Amino acid sequence: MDDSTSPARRKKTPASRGRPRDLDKREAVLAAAKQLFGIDGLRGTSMHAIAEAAGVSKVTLYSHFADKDALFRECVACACASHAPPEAYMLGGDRPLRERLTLIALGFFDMITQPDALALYRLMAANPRRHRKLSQLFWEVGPESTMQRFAQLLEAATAAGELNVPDSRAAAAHFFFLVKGEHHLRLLIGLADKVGVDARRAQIDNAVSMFLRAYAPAT
Amino acid sequence: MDDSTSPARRKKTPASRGRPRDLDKREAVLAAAKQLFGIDGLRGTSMHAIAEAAGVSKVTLYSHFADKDALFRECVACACASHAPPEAYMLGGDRPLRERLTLIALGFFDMITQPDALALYRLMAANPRRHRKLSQLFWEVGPESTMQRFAQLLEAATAAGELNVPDSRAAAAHFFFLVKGEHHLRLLIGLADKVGVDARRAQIDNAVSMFLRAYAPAT
DNA sequence: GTTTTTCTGAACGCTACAGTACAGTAATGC
DNA sequence: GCATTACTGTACTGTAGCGTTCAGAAAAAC
Repeated sequence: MDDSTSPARRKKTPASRGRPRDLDKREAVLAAAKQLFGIDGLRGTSMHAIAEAAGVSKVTLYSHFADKDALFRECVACACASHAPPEAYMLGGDRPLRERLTLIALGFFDMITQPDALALYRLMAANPRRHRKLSQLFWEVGPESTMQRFAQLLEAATAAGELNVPDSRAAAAHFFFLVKGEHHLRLLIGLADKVGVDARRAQIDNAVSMFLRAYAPAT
Repeated sequence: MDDSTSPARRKKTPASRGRPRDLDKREAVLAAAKQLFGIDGLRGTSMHAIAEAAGVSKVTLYSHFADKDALFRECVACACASHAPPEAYMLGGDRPLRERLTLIALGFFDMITQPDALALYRLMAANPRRHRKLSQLFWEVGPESTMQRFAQLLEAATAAGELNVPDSRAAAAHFFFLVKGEHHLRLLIGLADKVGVDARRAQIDNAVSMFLRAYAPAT
């Protein structure tokens, strides 16, 4: 009946005559909504506030998005896409293994502790039943793809004799959950606003060291 | 002005003449609120629904709790207390170390994957700014106390030569974040409803094995 | 110019909900 | 018995918010 994931279409004619639709306004709405949803959640954010923050009238907002839920879904999908793991940080070149792992860990940690990444995480946790497809999308584009990519790296390192990883998928999970660690949880529940550089470095060094000790090749 | 954490007092006389207050009703309200808040969150649950679920009139509800926020705080504090780590699962007796760690891991994993524990987790993540004192309480009574207790165990094991743990606090964090693993995250965001017995066992065995390899005493 | 479409701003209908008021009833102490 | 306090059910006030409607202005194609 209503394709709710795509923007609401007023007419069948996508674009022919008359004043063209201003896509910048659509982006402005999306940006404002992402920010406000991230702060106060789905229920805590009003459509009026979003329209105002975007500098757009409420009618325009509803011309681009069918309803609040559609806008929310679009926001989450968009946030998921923008937080996909970059290709770059997997290809560590030919540096020593410890350094490559540390770089990956730092990049990952900084990514997941960005305010909007935390907001996305909170949104995913907030309404588990309502938006199962979004959870699916988040999982695939985020944790799953990151871990699979990293697992390949581990297999390569094992083949090269740098590591001894029997189950690369499990080891990848170990790595990222170690790196996330308690600082991410403290940020998530609002116990801290930011992580000090020393604490960040300590947690990551600890995680990498522990990982290397567990998966060191048999001497 | 208003001591919002304690139940609202209508008169200065706590209890003297007239009909005594029914504390069972207070408990019923608390139980219903804990459940409903856990499902739909603070904003998604109406006071009417809570009163109805508790089999209590709305006026009675408001005679026990000053307002919605006070009730919510009481719920979270109560949930925190009821999910404190049990004393029992730390004292593994004189079984082999791997078995003791596995028992602790199983107990911990089952605790944090209970529906109401997940609900509490979601509530803590949902409103990070609003209830910082609750986050503090949650952290102290939950993760912090669990990790400290476990760190003592690790120190004892290190002293006994069973392990080689340089930083017991960090190692404790490693252990519990490994055990939480991806299944907890999948439950949290609603990707799965329950964890299969095999998957649960596999994740925990993997985590314990990895932990033991990393912190094995130097041979 | 005219036509068509999109924008704005303010107003509206409607629903949900927090919290209160009131009249009546039940349980206790005196 | 009486006074006092706690409970129930219903009805109410006020507010917030979703989504729509309307008149009019602005931007494009013709």
